[in-house]
Order: sequence, then structure tokens, then C-alpha cells
Amino acid sequence: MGEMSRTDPPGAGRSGRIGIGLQLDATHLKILEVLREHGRISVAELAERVGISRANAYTRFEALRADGVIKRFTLEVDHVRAGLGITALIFVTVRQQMWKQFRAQLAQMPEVEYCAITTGQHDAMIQVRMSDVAAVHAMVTDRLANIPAVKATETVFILDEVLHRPYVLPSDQPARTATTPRPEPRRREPVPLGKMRFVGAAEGRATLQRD
Amino acid sequence: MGEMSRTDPPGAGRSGRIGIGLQLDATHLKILEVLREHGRISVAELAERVGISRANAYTRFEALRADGVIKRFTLEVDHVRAGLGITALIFVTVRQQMWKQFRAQLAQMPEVEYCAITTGQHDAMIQVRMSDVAAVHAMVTDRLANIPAVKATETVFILDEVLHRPYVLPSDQPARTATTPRPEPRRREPVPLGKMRFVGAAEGRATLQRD
DNA sequence: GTTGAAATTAGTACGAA
DNA sequence: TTCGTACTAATTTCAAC
Repeated sequence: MGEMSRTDPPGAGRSGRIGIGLQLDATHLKILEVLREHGRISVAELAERVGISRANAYTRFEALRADGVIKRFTLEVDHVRAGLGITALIFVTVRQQMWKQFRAQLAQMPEVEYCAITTGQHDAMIQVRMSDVAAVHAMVTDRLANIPAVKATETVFILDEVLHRPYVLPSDQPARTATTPRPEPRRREPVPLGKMRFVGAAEGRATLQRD
Repeated sequence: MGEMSRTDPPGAGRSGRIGIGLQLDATHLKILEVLREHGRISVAELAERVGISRANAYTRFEALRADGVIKRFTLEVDHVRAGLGITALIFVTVRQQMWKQFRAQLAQMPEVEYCAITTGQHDAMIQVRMSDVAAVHAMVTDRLANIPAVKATETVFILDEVLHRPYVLPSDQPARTATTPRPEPRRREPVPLGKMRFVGAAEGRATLQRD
């Protein structure tokens, strides 16, 4: 089988994309739904589950890869059994104009599973998995605190992961209700006061710069 | 190929596990490292990359599955190309003693990619992917606000995902420095004041209940 | 834990609808 | 585009070392 595709996806890896990409139809989504749960089944079995011919499955499968919709195949592990049973979220306040260094430092931290730049009170959220809580403490105080770009951190622990889907698809979106149609008239129901709160970006965040 | 393993992992799916699980050695970790990047390669090629015989690779591969360390094979998609370019985090305050309903409701929301119970100011964090910001708004006001267990929400948007590893492994952990050895003497360096802040659980969280 | 050979399955190429 | 089939190549399984 080799690697299933020797050719590198044309636009993969680049952030700015040139082509518009292929339009996903229901069959494409079905393929992604099946592969989400069974990323290692053969294309023949994939075709059977989706209800298309094998040749068609090969064509679409390769198209999804070539177009970059499918980035890579991977797997899910049981973190506890893998020896890293403690998960923590670290919210980071980044010193402005040091974003580049912040990103560079993070790239060298293999213990970080996820990092995203966010709006709101903090600037970034980091998710780490550790063997014990002491390791989290060490991570925050020794590793993160030594990064000049890090101004402050706030750590919370994850007590339980209720659900964790590899990804969601447009087909997972609930049908827009009558009360919330598409982006046309900009008027919606009055929101129960004090129940919801959107948090905008902190000042000076417009200076967000890549690399 | 079929599904690579017809036998169901013994302890998979159950939360409380009976067996202790197998002890992962360096070879196991290497296997997981390779599969993390190339979840679809053949076991033959896996053996070659890890540097072991094929039969050995089959044995260990199956052991990792049977023991539940490997939960399932999946893939990564480009969310933008898949049509869901907006990612948001919704921090939820849950009405105490309604955790069970909260979990039940979430299970019926396929648009939620991730949900974890956390310590700190809020009770849970939800990650969603949507086609546009209006959809996030609709999600929060129509879907979440209708859940009685949800007392309040706070939404932040993800501006950029700096890095996203499928999972981290013990072999990804940086070597414990001399300043931070293993959990023995409980004394560490003084932490730069005001730089770090751990946030404990809100009051009444001890009532956390499953299902 | 390793190697080698048989049996099965996967991937490719092609013409037809 | 999609389907069906035949051909080729690779993978898994099983046996012996």
C-alpha cells in the first residue's frame, strides 16, 4: 500500500491558498464521516460503506487528499494508558510585539498538544498533557516562565473530557432553525440578558503577526 | 485488510478499567510516534521505520489496540477547506446538580468538537467549528441557552491555531531539569510573583457526577 | 523475536454505460 | 462522472527457524 499517496498535496502546508478547492458534496462528506471513525479501512470497504463503486471511491479519496481537505491520517490514544493522565489548559498573556518569539518557542515544546490564539481576556490557550500535576507546575514555572514573550499565565486543570471528536463537518451542523436563518436580515431573538457574553480581543491585538 | 482488527479492545469504552494495561517501552512509543504522523501505513512499513521485524510489529500493534492505548484511527481535515473556518471556545457555567443533563444534552450536539470539565472560573469548555460567526452566535443563543443546565456562557474566538498535535507521548516530555526533579522533596524555585496563577475549582464542584 | 513463502487482499488501468 | 472487470502489486498470515 505504501503511503496511500506518494504525491504531495499541492497546497498543503501553505496558509494562503490559491485554488478555491473542490466543492464538497454529500458523498465527500460521507467519506469523511466514515474515515473519521475508521481511518484505516481499505478503500474497497470505504466504497461499500459509502455506497459507491470502488473506482469512484478511489477518485474521491485521492481528490480529498490532493485538495488538502484531508491533511493526514492519525489515530487517537488513551492518554491515561499512554502514561499522561493529567491534562491542563494554560491561558497565556503575551507581551505585545513578541508574538514571533512566542510562536518560535512553542514550536520547540513537544509536550504541547494544542495552542491557539484567542480573543478575550487572554491571548493564547495552550493544552498540555502530563504524567502528574507536579509536571504541569514544572512546565508553567520552568518552561513557560522562561519565555520572555510570556507576560502571565493562568492554569486550569481538566477534570474530565466529556467528548472529543476528531473533527466536525458541515453535515454535523444542526439545521438552522426558523429563528436563526442564514445571514440575511440581521435581526434575531432577544437574548436572555446576562446569560450570554461575547468577549472581544484585548487592546493592541491588531498587531498579531505570523512567524 | 478489513478493519485491521476484528476483535474489540477488551477495556475500550469503559471508563473504569480493570487491568493495569501493558507497560509501554521505547519501541511502543516509537510505534505511536510513527502512526501519529502516518496512520495509514502498512504494518510492514511501520516495522521498517521503527526498526523491528514485521512479526514483532504485528504483535505490538495488536497489543496496543487490544489494550486500548490506541482507541481508533482517524484523520485530520483542513477545517477551512471542509467549510467550517470559524472556531470558537465557549466557557460554560453549569447549574450545580444539573451535570447529568448537561452531559446528556451535549451528547446530542454533533457540532461540538470538544468539551471538557475544567477547574477555575468556569465549569466547562466547549469548542465548536462553524461556517461563520453568525452560526456561532446562533449556537450560543439558540442551542446552548436552551439547555437549563447552562447558567451562563462566555465565548471567545480562535484567531489562529499555532499548533495542533494529534496527541503527545511520554517521549515528548522534556527531560526533567535538575531544578525540577521527580516528585520527591517538595521544594522548588521561588516563582516570579504575579507571573503565574493557578486557578482552583469553583465552590460546589465536588458534586461532579458522571452520567 | 526473526525470516521466508503461500494466500488473501489491495491498488491500478481500462473500456462501457 | 461513474461503474464493472481484469491485471498487477502489495500486504497479511502462517509456518519453521
